[in-house]
Amino acid sequence: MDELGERLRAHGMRLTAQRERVLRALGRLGHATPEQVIDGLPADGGPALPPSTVYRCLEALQESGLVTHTHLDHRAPSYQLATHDDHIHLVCRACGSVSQVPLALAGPFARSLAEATGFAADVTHMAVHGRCASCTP
Amino acid sequence: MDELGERLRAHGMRLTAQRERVLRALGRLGHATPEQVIDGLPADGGPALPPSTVYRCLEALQESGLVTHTHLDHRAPSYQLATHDDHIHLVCRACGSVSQVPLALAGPFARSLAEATGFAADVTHMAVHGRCASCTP
DNA sequence: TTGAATGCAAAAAATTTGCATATTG
DNA sequence: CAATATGCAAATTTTTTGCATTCAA
Repeated sequence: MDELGERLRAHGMRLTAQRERVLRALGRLGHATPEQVIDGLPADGGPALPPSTVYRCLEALQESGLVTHTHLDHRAPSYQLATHDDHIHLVCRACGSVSQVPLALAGPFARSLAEATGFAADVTHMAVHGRCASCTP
Repeated sequence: MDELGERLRAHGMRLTAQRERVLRALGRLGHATPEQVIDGLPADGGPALPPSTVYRCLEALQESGLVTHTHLDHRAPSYQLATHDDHIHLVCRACGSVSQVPLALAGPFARSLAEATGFAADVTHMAVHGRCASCTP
């Protein structure tokens, strides 16, 4: 259960209360931009964290592999728990909703990329924009 | 040839020298963030444009369908000519190179998304991150 | 002529940095 | 105890806004 600490220490980092809180916030939010994390943090009853700490936490967590990010938003990256990283994000351009489909759906695509060009795709990191079913005319 | 003007006017917009220059800059650059456009513009011999103009030009061009954007960068969007929009971008995490593969490669993937969830994917907008062949160990 | 677009300057957002202090291992 | 993180304030960087002026149609 203390895999968190392990993971961080393996990268010469330390487990701090703030990093745990950021992690939990991501758990609650699913995926969130740095701003959304900053705003969403106090929901756990704790005090707000300064932006610099949140930015640094996210970077540290990502570096140690506990967190990943995608680009749901057109600007800021959206972070999520690495453990939630088993699906692909579909972002609807019309209603803004973000849905998810199993990673497996992209398997053949990733394979054809590898065959065609030797590129090893991280399909997890990929956000697919378009129109969701309910927004399709 | 004056399809540019047409396109813009169809959206109640006008064809200006600045918009043409931004368009040409994108032609030269392939794909570029707003900052890169700002920096790259004077290469045509003309004067620099203020950031506000560049941002507004990009938005207008995008709205009229002449330009699209993807997320090659982890922050700012990268704009490109809509006419160059016939391929998928592969971004190498290691060396930063951006390569392109034919849209067709994503056809089956898009179809399976549509079947599975009714989501109409704009594969064009999609940037795939990972490791290119020369950076794969 | 007239509404749309530009240029400039200033404001607002978003992200990063420096450094003294607090904390983890 | 030593090294890493935090908190805070300030500096950057990026993007947006207001408005008088210019320009396309």
